[in-house]
Amino acid sequence: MRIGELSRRTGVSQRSLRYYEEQRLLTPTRLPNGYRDYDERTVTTVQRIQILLSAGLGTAAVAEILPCVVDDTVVLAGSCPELIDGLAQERRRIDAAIDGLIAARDILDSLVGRPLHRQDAPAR
Amino acid sequence: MRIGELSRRTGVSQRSLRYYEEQRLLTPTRLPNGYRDYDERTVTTVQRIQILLSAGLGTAAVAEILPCVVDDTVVLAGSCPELIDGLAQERRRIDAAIDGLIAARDILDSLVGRPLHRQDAPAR
DNA sequence: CTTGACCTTGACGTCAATGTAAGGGTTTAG
DNA sequence: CTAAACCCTTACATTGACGTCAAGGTCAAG
Repeated sequence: MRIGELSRRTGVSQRSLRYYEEQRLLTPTRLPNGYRDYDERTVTTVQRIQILLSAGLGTAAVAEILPCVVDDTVVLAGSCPELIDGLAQERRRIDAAIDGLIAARDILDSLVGRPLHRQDAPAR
Repeated sequence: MRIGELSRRTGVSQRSLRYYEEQRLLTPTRLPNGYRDYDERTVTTVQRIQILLSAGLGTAAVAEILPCVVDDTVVLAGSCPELIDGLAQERRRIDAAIDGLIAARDILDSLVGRPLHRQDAPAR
């Protein structure tokens, strides 16, 4: 599929899709006329990219992670070597971010007089 | 206290503290020589600012919220008028952000072969 | 009186993911 | 032939919360 369709089906702008390619997150083939040609699986990949980026990972980190994710939800743990502690680090960042968000939400809730729901700890 | 001490005690750079003032988040008095003079409570305020900013709120939103937060964890619900639905909106943003972070964390976990802990829903 | 730590304002730089615009090919349909 | 809808690359603009540097006052200690 070409970039327009991929953009429509993922809700991601063409600009971003080209940017992802520049950052080596996507590597579409080219049609004879130079147009980018994406395969079906790219739709899923793009969604994953969005999730990871919105989680605060940089494109570099995502670029390292993506090749380890095969097919749908398949795990490919051991195959990627010392990448793993990088992942653990990102995981800690995310947990910290979640804690921060919960703290902020609590502040907002206290302003509205909502009771502070204290049952969802960081969940490690 | 002057800006240097506040910076040390909060871990926030002097640059940021001045920026907060420019954005009307802080309004220190001035000493005769022009130096900024912060009172003790500002330490707590700055910490709250950090939490709210890191939660993705803009300085404008924080500026609206701060005057409603008195003392330690005091609630001042009704006094701030139509601000409340703005807060609800921010709250939804935060919930969505948390969900996104959890999704990202799940991806990371699946890479390490960790089981997906599915017990902490958005928690509304 | 001078050094050094502290403070001031002002202004430009940064970073990351995108927007946007310019200038130009290609292909389909009328 | 031509309009319309695609696609291409290049490159500059944007946003927000800062970093950083410049040029300069203030003040306590030696």
